[in-house]
Amino acid sequence: MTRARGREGSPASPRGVDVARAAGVSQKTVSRVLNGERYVSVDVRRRVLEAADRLGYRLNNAARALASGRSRTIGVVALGTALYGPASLLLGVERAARNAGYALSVVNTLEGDQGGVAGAVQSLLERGVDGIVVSEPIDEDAGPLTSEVPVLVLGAPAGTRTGERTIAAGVDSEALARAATDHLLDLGHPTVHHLAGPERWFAARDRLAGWRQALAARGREQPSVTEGDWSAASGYAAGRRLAAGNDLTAVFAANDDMAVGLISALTEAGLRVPQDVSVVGFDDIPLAAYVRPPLTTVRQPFDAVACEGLRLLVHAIENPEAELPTAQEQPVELVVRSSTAPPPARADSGPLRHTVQPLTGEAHAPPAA
Amino acid sequence: MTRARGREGSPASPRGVDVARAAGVSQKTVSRVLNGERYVSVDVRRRVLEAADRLGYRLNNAARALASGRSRTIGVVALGTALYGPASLLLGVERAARNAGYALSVVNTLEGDQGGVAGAVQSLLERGVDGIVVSEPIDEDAGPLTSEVPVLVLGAPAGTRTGERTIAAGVDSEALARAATDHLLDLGHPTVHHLAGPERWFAARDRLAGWRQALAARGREQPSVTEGDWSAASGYAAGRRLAAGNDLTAVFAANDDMAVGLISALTEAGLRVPQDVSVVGFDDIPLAAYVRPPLTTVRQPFDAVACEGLRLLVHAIENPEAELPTAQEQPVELVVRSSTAPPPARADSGPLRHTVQPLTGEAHAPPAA
DNA sequence: CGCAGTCATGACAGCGCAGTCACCCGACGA
DNA sequence: TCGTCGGGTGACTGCGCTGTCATGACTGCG
Repeated sequence: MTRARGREGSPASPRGVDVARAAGVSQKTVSRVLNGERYVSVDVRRRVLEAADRLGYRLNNAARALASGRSRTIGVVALGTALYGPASLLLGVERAARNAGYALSVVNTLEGDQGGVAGAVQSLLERGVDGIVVSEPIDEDAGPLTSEVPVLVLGAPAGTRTGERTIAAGVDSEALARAATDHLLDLGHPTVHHLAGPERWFAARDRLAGWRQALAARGREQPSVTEGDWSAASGYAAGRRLAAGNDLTAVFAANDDMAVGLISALTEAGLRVPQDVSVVGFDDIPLAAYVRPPLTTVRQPFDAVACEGLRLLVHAIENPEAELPTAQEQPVELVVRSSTAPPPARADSGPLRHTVQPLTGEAHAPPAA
Repeated sequence: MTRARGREGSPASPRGVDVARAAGVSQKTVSRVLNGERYVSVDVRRRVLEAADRLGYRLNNAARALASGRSRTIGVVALGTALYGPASLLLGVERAARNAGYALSVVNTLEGDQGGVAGAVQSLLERGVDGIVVSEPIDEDAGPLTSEVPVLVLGAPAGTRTGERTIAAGVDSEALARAATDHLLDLGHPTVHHLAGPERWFAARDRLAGWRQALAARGREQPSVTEGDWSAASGYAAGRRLAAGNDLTAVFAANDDMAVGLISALTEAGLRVPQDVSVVGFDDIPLAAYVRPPLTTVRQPFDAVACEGLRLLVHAIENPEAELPTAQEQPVELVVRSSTAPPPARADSGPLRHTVQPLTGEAHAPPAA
């Protein structure tokens, strides 16, 4: 193989030795400077940097990875979805990785894909990644997530996972779901319906469990669960079904998109939100404050989860022998807007009787922009 | 450097030579088989694949990239945003890249970042990417996008860009904006206000231009433009300002999020949508059909744009000497839902007088799930 | 003054693959 | 019969970097 990259005529890009020659040092010293190693005199360092700059030198990462056995790249297995939650997590991961000096290699696994997560992990390992992030895992991922590099699972119940080099980070979704349900019960609703996410998702199961716990804690009836697919369309479909029942006063939806679809269907069916039916969402998407009525929801600290998780992953990468740390759970927040209110007065319901709450929250604050 | 990756005890992962020995061939032949080269007998091919499988062999991409000068990786420069449009584009790019056998390396440039796009491109080149995708470029990116690898610019006006190895792909945003504006004019609105995106974005400028063209074509007055930042919050703020005016009957918002915020503010100000004011959005986000009222908007074929663009990029990568192809523009669609209607009857407006349109579109179709 | 310890640098090897070229073999035409 | 040609294979080399080790120069201390 001759050294003739670039198109004919244009000189090949300079290598470490070229810089070394230009600076009057050895190639190894160039390497030292570029890696910020100790024991390089300030003078030499200056000359090397100057020469590198002058020649337009760019480090060759393939060579570096081959020689060092580390690629300074983190692989991400994401679901192929533009949903706000996963997208935000990905964003946070990228930022945290870049700050830590790692590049990101992303593979999406459309649900029901060929190899699924295992295949994606394989291809990342082939790519030589130093660590792997699995975002919002679903069921089949749980299996043999064997990997010679550390794995960070985002959005799984913290501390649950198998796999010897696995770290989990996420929020306590169960507690959040309990908080959302309790909010509705506190308002006086006799019980709360649940519009769940797909059962294969850990996130969906956690929220379901939290909802059950909250109802069980007060000895309330647990209405049958409707399952959606996170989309507003599925929320709309569920809303049509729920509106047909006659005991509906409160619904906890497993994410905001479904909540919006749900409200759309309820409104169409002549039910007013929140006067007739209260709805709580989950995620606090940016639109939540601006739909009508502004959505009461649970805010997830996606960015904090991603940062914290990645910090741990990088630690595990750079200290292979150390104990695997455990993620601390991130604080969360119930954002009360206007889609929840006490139930309508009825013979069998509580004594509370309110008019509709005025709008509150961001919808009224002057936007930052 | 001794060959002792993996943790002590565990054997190092097998290399090409190990497979070669196991199959009784040379390392070069293993390489041939794995690269699908010609001139390998079926018997040898079978033996090699079998041995590779048995040993759990995994190709080392760093070595491959170093030896071949190609990394089979495409770098993506994205904006650090969870907005639906950019996120969808990224999704499409990933899928197309994977189908073409390329991995993806993603770098986000938060707006107003240190090096901005140029810095991101540098770090990707360092990474040895074979091609670069710049998604939804903003102003400063336009400059010296010099790169020794081909560059695909997504969301820029097709065919506009400088840079000798640059390909552009996208939709004809101006035409779309014209269509949206014409829709409102056709309904009888005397003129249409525009809620624009940040001026630094090409996408925002195109939409603004299309809006101007549509008004100019009919000799209509061009109301002053309000600029938002794509967020619902900024749309809400704009809505408060617009509601204070008294000639408002129609608004074209540069994206759906802003449209939702806008509607929220108008509603709060006592203006009904669409009876008093019509609103058109842009993007057709999944929620558009489920907000109240369902949003009339312009659907962007993000996936098609990403696929087509990536196809061209891969072509340019694999045929370095060939002419740079031009992207064909993708078909688009105006989705009429319920946020638009003829203007309210007034002395100075047209003869049309409708009641609110019934809901139409997806909001009524049974969801697929 | 001599020796250990630290700082600063270079020589050299080798990471695991793909490129190049040489080679062998059988088929086929002269 | 021999030369030629293309299929099929292997030996060797080098991609550009980092790890290891060797080597000086200089410092401080007994």
